[in-house]
Amino acid sequence: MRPVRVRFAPSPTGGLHIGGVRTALYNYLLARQHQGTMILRIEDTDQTRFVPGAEEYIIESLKWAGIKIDEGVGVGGPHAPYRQSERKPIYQKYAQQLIDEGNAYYAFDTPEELEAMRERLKAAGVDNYQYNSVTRMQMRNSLTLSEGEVKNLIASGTPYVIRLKVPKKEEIRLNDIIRGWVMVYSSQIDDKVLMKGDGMPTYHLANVVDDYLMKISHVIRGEEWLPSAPLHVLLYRFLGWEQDMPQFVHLPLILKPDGNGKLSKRDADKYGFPIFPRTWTDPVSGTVSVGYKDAGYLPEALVNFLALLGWNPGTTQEIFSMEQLIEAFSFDRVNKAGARFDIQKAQWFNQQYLRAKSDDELVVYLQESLKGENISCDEAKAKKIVTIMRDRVTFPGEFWSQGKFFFFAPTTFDEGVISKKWNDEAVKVLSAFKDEIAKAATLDAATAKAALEQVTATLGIGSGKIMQALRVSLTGAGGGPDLMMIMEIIGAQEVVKRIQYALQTLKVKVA
RNA sequence: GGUCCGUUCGUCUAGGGGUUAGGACACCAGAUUUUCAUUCUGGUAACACGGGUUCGAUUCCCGUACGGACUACCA
Repeated sequence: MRPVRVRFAPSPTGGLHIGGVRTALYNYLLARQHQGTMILRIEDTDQTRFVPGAEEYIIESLKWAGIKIDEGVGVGGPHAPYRQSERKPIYQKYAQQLIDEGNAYYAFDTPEELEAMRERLKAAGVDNYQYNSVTRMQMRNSLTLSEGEVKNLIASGTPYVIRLKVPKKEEIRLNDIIRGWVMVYSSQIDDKVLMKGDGMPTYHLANVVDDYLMKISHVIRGEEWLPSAPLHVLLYRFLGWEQDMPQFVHLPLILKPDGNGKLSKRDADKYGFPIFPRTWTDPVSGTVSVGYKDAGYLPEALVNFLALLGWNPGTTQEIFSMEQLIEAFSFDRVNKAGARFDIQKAQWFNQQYLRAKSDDELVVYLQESLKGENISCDEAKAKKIVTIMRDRVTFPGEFWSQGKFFFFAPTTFDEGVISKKWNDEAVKVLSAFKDEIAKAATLDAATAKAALEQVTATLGIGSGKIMQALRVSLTGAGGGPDLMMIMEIIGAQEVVKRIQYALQTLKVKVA
């Protein structure tokens, strides 16, 4: 078997779509599994869609996801340059070869003429209004014009494109690793533009030429490319490269949560989840799209989730490290049908990965959040907070967002809890408890518990009846981590202060 | 419209000529917990439809329906 060389070939038109990340991931998994090479090629042949910063963004995003590039833009390699805009002469050469061998031709039709042709065919009730073996004879191209005319047109600077001369009737087959044999009649393929008016190649030509030159063994890309794959096969054939043609792998699409169509940025916005790995700021509109990283997703979790979207190991294992994915991955177990995007599952993975971290690692997350709020917190306290919070969070930022009460006394109290649990008994216990705590020199969970037990016993009130009132007075909420530990963390003084405040503030309501 | 691709619980999926059609997420219930969460236990829930082939089809074949992709001098 030839060496595995795969490429991820995005175009720098904006943020890297999550579907692109999965495509890159599958490429990477195959490469690593076979000690192959992962190549990053930038397909920037459309100058009108070029977005500044997109290339750097893509590189950074892949890096964050743990997808390492062995060769290509940003790292270099034996087949440089890896940016298609810098390979123009190469494509021109092969386009010329195709023309010389009669497999391509010049076309001078203006956009208006092309539009008119389509309208004409549509009006005539023709099913496929294409530039093909039939219609090309009615257009202005080097097949219908004399050699002299063509030369004159080119010499006089008339804009032209180079089109592939697709054979009239031929069966084109390709063996896709996921889908098996796919067959299409050449009559269904139109004479695709290979070289555009600006001298740049289109995707079709550039892609085939580069894949051949870069000795790509597997073309792994989204299913949206399947319809044009036969065209690419034709190109390999015409260029004389059919023996070296890469294997095709067309991945199922990632669908919108409702299943109607492929996932787009629009849907992500609509459902409120990120679409890009990292936060992306559109340089033109200035629109900021928060990415997975900043939304609190761990790269390992996102990768794991993405890997399972369309692929399964055939076992019940769900959690996979990158190493394990490399080991277990196989296109045999990639589904044919598209997979709907389910952010809830992504969250579950994130929770799993977050929990697998040590307390010390989690402390770092908490400290980061606190730093952003300009709050300082000693390590011992941070560690205690993290320890009692760790089983309740899905995102690192939640240590702070759900634990603000560790740093600030509540100013409002949960209405539901107040109306149900704030009563005379609670007030009695809380004031006695507060006095008891005020006497204590130091407060830890055990002494807090002992004090509470003593107070409730003395007053003859079941502790269960007042726990929530105590909690709400300390944190403002009806739920949360272990109360005794909370008291230990915030300290005796703070406990007293907070209970006092609650008793005062809530007095009115009871009365 | 045309071409191509697809279709198992709500979602991701396993399976495969005879199974109680399995797992995970989500959801619901019970247990534990001072609360919420966690954890544990249990539960609801699927083979798109119609014809074949067959003793038997969810599984194989053919249609139909539905869904998707593509149909640019975009990738």
